[in-house]
Amino acid sequence: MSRSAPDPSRAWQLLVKFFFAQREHLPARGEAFELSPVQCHVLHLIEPERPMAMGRLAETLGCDASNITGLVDRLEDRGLVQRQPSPEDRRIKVIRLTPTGSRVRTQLLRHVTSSARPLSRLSAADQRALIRILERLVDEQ
Amino acid sequence: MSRSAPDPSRAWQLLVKFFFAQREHLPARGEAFELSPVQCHVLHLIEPERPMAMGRLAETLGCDASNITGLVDRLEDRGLVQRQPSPEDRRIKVIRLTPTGSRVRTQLLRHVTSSARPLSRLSAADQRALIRILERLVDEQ
DNA sequence: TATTGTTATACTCTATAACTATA
DNA sequence: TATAGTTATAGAGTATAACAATA
Repeated sequence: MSRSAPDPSRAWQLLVKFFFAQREHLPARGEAFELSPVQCHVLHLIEPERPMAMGRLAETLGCDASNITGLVDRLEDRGLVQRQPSPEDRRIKVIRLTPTGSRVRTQLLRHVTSSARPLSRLSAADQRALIRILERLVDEQ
Repeated sequence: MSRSAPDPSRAWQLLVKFFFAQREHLPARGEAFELSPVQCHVLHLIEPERPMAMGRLAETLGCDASNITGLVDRLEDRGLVQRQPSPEDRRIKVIRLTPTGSRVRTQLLRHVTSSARPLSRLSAADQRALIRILERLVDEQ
């Protein structure tokens, strides 16, 4: 194994390649639930009993706020989430999972486990290392 | 550190979360080049002097073949790639980088390096570990 | 007949800009 | 004035289905 300085761009390229290559198997596609990748991601992000303001959602998704309106519209039409005006600041609307949304979220997370085959092929040590590194990356920003 | 069996779905969740969280910084967005994420990915995938059939591109991107037509149309309109009918099988068209496309690809890869800051924050050992694990994942499918 | 790529269609995601309601 | 969310608009990505050219 090389001990020379690692190349961060190499990791980026691999991450992008892996992510795109796995999209078809990626539970985030949520084909079984007829949900788009972004819709799945939103369902991951909003935990039951922990509603999120629409603006916060835009920040987290890294997209313009105007997109959230349609995104939430579609999720609301399907009965997965609900808009609630914030009592403190009536400009703000928070998004809350409905009981159905909460149930679908649980199924989705369960589905992830059964579809994570390529990751399961890693050794236990590698899986632990990957999780540790990713946790560091996700928390650190 | 826990020694219990690692949870592959945890790694998936983290990967998805990380990927979405980083999209705004992700060079794959290629804002500097006015390229969409998928267009950037195609430019990564097609190496200079190694043209790729449209069908192969659809497979690699994991999308329906009908999308490739428009995708390649837009790249062709911008002078980044060229369609060439295959001499052996005239149903097949291969996509080749133009000199401009090749140049943009190089700039894009260079841009990756300078934007990979969140990954640079990892220790050298973690970076090496991440690259090793990802290489295993990408090759293993 | 089967395969490669295209076209037509419809929907989702995305950004920008102008707008409304609230602070 | 500034902020949160909406609307209008335009363009890109995506899937399905029907099609043409080629094998």
